[in-house]
Amino acid sequence: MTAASSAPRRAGRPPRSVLSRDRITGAALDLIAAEGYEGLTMSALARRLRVAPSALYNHAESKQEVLRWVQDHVMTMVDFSAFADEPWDEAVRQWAWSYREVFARHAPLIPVIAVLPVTDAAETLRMYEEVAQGFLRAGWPEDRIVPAIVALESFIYGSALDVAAPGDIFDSGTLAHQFPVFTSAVRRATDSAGSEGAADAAFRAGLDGMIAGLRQQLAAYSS
Amino acid sequence: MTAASSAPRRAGRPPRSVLSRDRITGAALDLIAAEGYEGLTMSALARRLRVAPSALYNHAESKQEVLRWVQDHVMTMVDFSAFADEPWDEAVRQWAWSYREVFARHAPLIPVIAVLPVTDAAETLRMYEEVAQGFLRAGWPEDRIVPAIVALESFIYGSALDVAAPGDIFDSGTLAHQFPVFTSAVRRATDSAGSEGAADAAFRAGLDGMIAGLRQQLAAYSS
DNA sequence: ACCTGAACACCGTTCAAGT
DNA sequence: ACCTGAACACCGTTCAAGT
Repeated sequence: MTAASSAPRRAGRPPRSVLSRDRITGAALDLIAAEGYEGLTMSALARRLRVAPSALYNHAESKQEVLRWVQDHVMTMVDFSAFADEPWDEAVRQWAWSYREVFARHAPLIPVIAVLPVTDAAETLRMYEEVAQGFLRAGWPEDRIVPAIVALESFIYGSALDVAAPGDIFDSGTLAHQFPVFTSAVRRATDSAGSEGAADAAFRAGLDGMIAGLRQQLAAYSS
Repeated sequence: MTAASSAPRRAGRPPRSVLSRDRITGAALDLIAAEGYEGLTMSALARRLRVAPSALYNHAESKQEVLRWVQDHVMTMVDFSAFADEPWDEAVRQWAWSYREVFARHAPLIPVIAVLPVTDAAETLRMYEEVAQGFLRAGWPEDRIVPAIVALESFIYGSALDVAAPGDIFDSGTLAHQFPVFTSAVRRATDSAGSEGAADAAFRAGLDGMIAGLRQQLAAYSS
C-alpha cells in the first residue's frame, strides 16, 4: 500500500522474480480462507499477488498444478502425531478424525487428490511414511498396509464430502408415504443424534466399524 | 435427419413442447456416454436436442438441476436386489460392489450427490427404502440404520473416486529414499495385488472390514 | 408456455512485446 | 527468465422478441 508498491510494474522482466511456488500457494490459501474455493480463480489469485494473470503461467503449468500445491500444503494440517505414541487403534482414530476435519473445510480438493500422483508432494509423502510405520509396528504384513490405508482414506474422503451435506438431505418430502421404512429410520436417526450432528454420528459408526474390522483382519494375518 | 426434422425451427412457441425432463436427462446420459462429463455442456446438450441452449432454461433451473436428474437416473443402475433374498452381509457386499462400479463411471456426480437433497429423487429413495428394509429385517435398531448406510455410502463414494486414480499414484519418484517404509509397502502391495487392481484390493479390504465391524456393532445392540 | 437469437459476465490459457 | 497487456475460445445464464 506504500507509494512504491502501488506503482504499477511496467512490462519486462523484473529485477528480481516476484513469484514462486510458495508465494502462489500462500496467496491461494489466503484467498480460499477469505472467499472459498469458488473465489479461487487465476484472475483473483493474480490480483492478490499484484501481477497479471498470465504471469502465473511462468510458474504453474495450469490451475490444476496450483491446486496440487495447495493440496500438499493442506496435508500438513492433518495431525498424525498419535502414531508416534498411541496404540494402533487409537492412532488411526485420532488421525482419521483430524484428516476428515481438515478436508471437510477443503472439500473441492477431494476430487483433485483422488487422481493426484503423490510424486513431488513431499508433505503428503511425509504423512504416509509415518502412518505406514505405525501400521508396520502394529504388526501389519507389508503387503496389506497400502490397501488398508487407501480404504481408510476412501472412507475419510467420502465422509468429508458428507459433512457439507445439508441437514435435511434425507427429507423425502411429498414422497415420504411411498417409502415408510426409510422415512421412519431417518426420523429416528435425527432424534437420537442429539447434539452430535448426523454426519458425525455416521462417521463415528463407520470409523469404529472399519477399525474393528481391520483389527480382525490383522489378527487373522498374525495367526 | 429427415428433411422435416433438419429444417430449422423458427422462433416462437412450437405447436407441441419439444423438451421435457425425461428427454433432457436421456440426452445428457447419451452425451456423457459418448463424450464423458467434460463433454456435458449446456451447448452440447442443446445441440443434441436440436434446440438453442437458452431453451433448456425453460425446463431446468440450472446445469446443477440437470445433473440432479442424471444422478437420480444413474441410481437405477445400482443393483440392490440382493437385499430381497440374501443374508445381510452378502446383500451389503453385492450392493456395495455394484454401487461403486456404477459411480466409478460417473465420478463427477459424486460431489453433486453429497450436497444433494433426496427430495423428488424418486429412484434414489426407492433404493434407500429397500436397503433400509434389509437392515431392519437383519435386526438393526431403527435409529442406527441411517448412520450405517451413510457410512457405507461414504466409503463407496471415496472408493469410486479412487478407481479413477492412475496406477502409479503412489510413485514417490526422486523422494523415495526419504520415505523407505512407505515406498517398500507400495511395492509389496503392487506385487501382491496380482490381476486384481490396487483399487479393487483396497475396496475389498475396506468393505470386508467395515461389514465385519458393523456386524459386530449389530451383535452388541442385540445383547 | 416455450421456442430463437443476441448479448453478458465470466473463465482458463496463449502469445507477442518488453526488459 | 519473467513480467505486461491484448486476445482467444470457451462457459453458464439472461432476456427481448416471436408465436
